[in-house]
Amino acid sequence: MQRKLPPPEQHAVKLRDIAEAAGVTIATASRSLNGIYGVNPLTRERVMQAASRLNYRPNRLARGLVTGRSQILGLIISDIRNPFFSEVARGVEDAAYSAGCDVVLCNSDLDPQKQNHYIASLMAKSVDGIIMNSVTALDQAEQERLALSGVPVVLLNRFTSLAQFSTISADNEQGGRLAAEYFLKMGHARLAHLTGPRHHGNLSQRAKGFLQAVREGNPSASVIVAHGNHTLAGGYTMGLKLFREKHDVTAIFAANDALAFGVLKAALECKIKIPQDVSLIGFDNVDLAAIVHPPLTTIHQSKYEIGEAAVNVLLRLAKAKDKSPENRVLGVELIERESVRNLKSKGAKVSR
Amino acid sequence: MQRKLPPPEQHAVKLRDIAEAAGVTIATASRSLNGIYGVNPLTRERVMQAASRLNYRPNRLARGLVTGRSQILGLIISDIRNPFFSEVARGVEDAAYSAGCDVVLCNSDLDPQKQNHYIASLMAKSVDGIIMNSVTALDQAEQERLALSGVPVVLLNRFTSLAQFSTISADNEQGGRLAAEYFLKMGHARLAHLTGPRHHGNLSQRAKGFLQAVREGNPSASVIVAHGNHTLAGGYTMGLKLFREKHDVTAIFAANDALAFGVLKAALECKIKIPQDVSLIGFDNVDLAAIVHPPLTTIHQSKYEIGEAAVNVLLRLAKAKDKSPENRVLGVELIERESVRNLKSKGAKVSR
DNA sequence: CTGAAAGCGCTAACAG
DNA sequence: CTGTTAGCGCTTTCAG
Repeated sequence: MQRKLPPPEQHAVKLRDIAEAAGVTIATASRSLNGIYGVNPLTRERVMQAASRLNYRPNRLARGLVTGRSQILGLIISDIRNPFFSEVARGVEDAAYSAGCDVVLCNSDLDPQKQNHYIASLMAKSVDGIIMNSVTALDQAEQERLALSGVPVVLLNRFTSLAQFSTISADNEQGGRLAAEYFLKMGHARLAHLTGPRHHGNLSQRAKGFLQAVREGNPSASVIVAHGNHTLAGGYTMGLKLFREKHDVTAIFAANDALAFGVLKAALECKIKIPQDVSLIGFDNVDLAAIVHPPLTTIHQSKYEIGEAAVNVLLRLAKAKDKSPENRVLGVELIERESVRNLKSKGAKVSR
Repeated sequence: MQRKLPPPEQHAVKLRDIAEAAGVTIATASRSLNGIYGVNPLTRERVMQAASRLNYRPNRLARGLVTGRSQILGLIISDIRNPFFSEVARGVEDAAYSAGCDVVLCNSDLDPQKQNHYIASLMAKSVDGIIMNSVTALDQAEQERLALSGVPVVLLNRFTSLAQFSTISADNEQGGRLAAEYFLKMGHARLAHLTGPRHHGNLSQRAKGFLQAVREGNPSASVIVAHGNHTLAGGYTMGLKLFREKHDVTAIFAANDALAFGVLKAALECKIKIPQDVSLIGFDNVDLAAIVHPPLTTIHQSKYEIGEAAVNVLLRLAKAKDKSPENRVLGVELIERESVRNLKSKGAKVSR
């Protein structure tokens, strides 16, 4: 004969329990715990005691249901495996942690369907705000619906068709310009730019700055532009293609470091030496850029800080009456390492 | 004189609205939407129509409040910037997405306080399950409380003091063994093992397998073990120290790739050539291991699959009556690249 | 098959 | 300063 087992999941202690334990109603209990002004310090103390004694954890779903806010932030990015996004995500998470928020992670692969799914799902959870990679994959109507929904949104790229979103981003255009100027200074005139899909907000800006600066700096310079995936695999594929077609480019500007790493791999395979045969500049200044061989010259942007800033803007938006969007642009910087050859110092070794 | 502004945030459409629109009560509306057996196909159709016409999104907080489940999974890891965890996280997120769940990301840095905070916070949200890096940083009482809470938990390391948790992990011990055997086969006998903090579940297993295999394979071999941070920075620090102290080790087993990358950086700085002067093996087989210079010989583990599997176990646990823990161990494999020198083929070049 | 009604646990007026 | 009372939006018995 079996004895009845005790309930396997111990009943969570709720506000009512601690109210009883403290000899007050749940209203005062709630007030005490939420530190609302206007409650007797002594009763309050009693409540706090009871709460910690019973190890009380407010049910956040219940609270969210009534307050309409959930202390949850949504982060929609292309792919967390891109080290750029890992860094951003960490910045986001740390800032959210400090603010007592949780962050739900969404990988969209820039797929519009997934993005819409995530937006809907996040809104269904009454998130306090959404940080998104980009919104360009969404059609106009969807963008408007999002803007009208009232959920604070900050985008991680600078330009949007709708001016209603806040944005935080690095100065991508300037970054492209720096890469171009450096190549020209080093005597390169047959260039290639390997980048991601057309119309990708940030990458387009990089291309724009790069091409502009090339034209301005050396109108007779040539530049091949190729589109593909802005990933290690994409860079590998584009690099292979470029090297095999025997273009006579002497310098490649990769739209991000991941892509540049792919080019490195392709070069290795094609027995092309970097920078002796071809020079390479990346973008992001990911940790590993310093470690690959050769150490990658790249454009630095403050990834962690972008994540932090995004959360701060979001939180300001969430509490402020004034929801006017904020647009912040962070500076970039060329980090000189060893993947670019100086063609001007004839016969000289790689610049070091 | 101002007119009253319309409510800035459009009132979300709720179950009641679609019930009215379909001419039924919210009860049948609910049943229809949730596909519960026992509702007239025609009424049901009417409800569905109304729902999609009004673009209805059920409030998940409300639903969670009553059902006790939230369709949210918690993922607590050390640091998303570690590419190992990025991969795992992507596996987790994809599997969760397929199951209609969201995942909230928590970076613990293995700090017990943070871990506890996150666990509490997740439980307050009635998460359907928690995937954790490891639980060893928590004291016995906390572990027990977690186990008793009834929330499904799966750990990403194999051994736990409490046998009540499910675990998914690679065969770390075997991985360590493979590294050792390979070094010995290549004629190395003065070894070093650079690893993370003591008592780190997975890393300890790697060390254990490594040391055991060394002892068994060549009892007269020496091995220095150093503890630090299992990060790029940690590897750099430990590598620098090792190289500067002029130990005569010929081969280093780094407990993970990030750490190995740090060693690479240190070597570069100390003008130590890898593998000519010192050989190196990593662990994880992160994407970039193939790209660094020299391409890193490392132990492969299936990161993405670990994430996927963790979610699947979690979901099974969540719905099953039977909550008996499941322990799954995934195989590992040595990936031979170019960071290990063959000392046996005298005068020969690096094995290729 | 459908409706009425009772909450899930909490906050927020509104009285006292 | 504290208690009473409505709900938040949804699911889920229990009747019909």
